[in-house]
Amino acid sequence: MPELPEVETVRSGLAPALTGATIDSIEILDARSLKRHQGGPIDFVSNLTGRRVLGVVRRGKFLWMPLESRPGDQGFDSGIPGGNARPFALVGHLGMSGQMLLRDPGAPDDKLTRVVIKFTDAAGEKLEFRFVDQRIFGSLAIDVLVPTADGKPGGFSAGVAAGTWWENLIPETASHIARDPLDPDFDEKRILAKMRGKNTGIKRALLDQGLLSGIGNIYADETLWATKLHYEQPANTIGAAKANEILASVRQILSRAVAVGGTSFDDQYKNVNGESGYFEISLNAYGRAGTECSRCGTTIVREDWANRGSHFCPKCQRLKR
DNA sequence: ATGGACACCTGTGGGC
DNA sequence: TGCCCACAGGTGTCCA
Repeated sequence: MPELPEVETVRSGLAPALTGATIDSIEILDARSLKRHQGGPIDFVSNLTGRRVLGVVRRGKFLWMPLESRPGDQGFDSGIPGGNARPFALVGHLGMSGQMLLRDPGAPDDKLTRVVIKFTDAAGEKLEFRFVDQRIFGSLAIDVLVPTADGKPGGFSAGVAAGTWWENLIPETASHIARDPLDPDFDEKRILAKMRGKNTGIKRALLDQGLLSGIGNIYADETLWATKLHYEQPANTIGAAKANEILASVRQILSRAVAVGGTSFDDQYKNVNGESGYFEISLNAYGRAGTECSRCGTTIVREDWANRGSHFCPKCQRLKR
């Protein structure tokens, strides 16, 4: 579910509370939420307990918290021979329905909580991090940090990472994820050229997290509506000017959505305080099947596409050539 | 390289 | 009220 704006809303909520916080204890209520952790639940708990979080970083829809090393680290069960001499991070992905809530100790239970991590923050206050996930497509895992391919920062952390040893590192399991369009090191020319060389539909290209990250079904449909493109328009028929327009549009839509805390159309997306975002009122295509296109009045359509749905205006967004 | 199908899951809302 | 089906912000892998 959550795409870049929702994940960034979560990141910016977690960062001030968890930077410098120490993990006191962990409760695993459903081990399926740790399926991407290689060592299993016991390894997860023993390697995190007592550990201090150094920051909260995001690239695309992936979040991670670099962790302080400590003397005698034996490493988690990462398969690295001779134990782990490399730094690591707690990596989270929200999947389709994940939430990361921050609660006061003893706050009423949140339904569908899968993992609880109890912290003492940098000011000495106790707080609970609750990983809530209806569908369990999201996950928490410990992963090693590796250098980024371009030697530039691993992801966005509001400048917190600048000058740290972990600034230019990224979790190995997220290292195939491309930079997102809001990343200052996003290589605009290269990515647009690559996109325009693809022999595939433009929507598939926009959703390709290895090409550019952070865009999911909502923001892909919104971008295509804004740029009047049909979702199956071949990427390699799109001219340079149009490609620039797509990128400008993506950036505008994503940053507007970030500014209002993301899109919440049901209970599946909340910020760290359990509050909804307000971008739904700005949607023009996604979830609007059966209503009038706000540009031309034609009825918005939803079509089955790639095991999900595509929402578009059949008049404004015609397949060309 | 591309895309389709499928696996991983639970919950909700609409239609009858 | 209940039952069944459609549908849901994602990712990864396997196979043509």
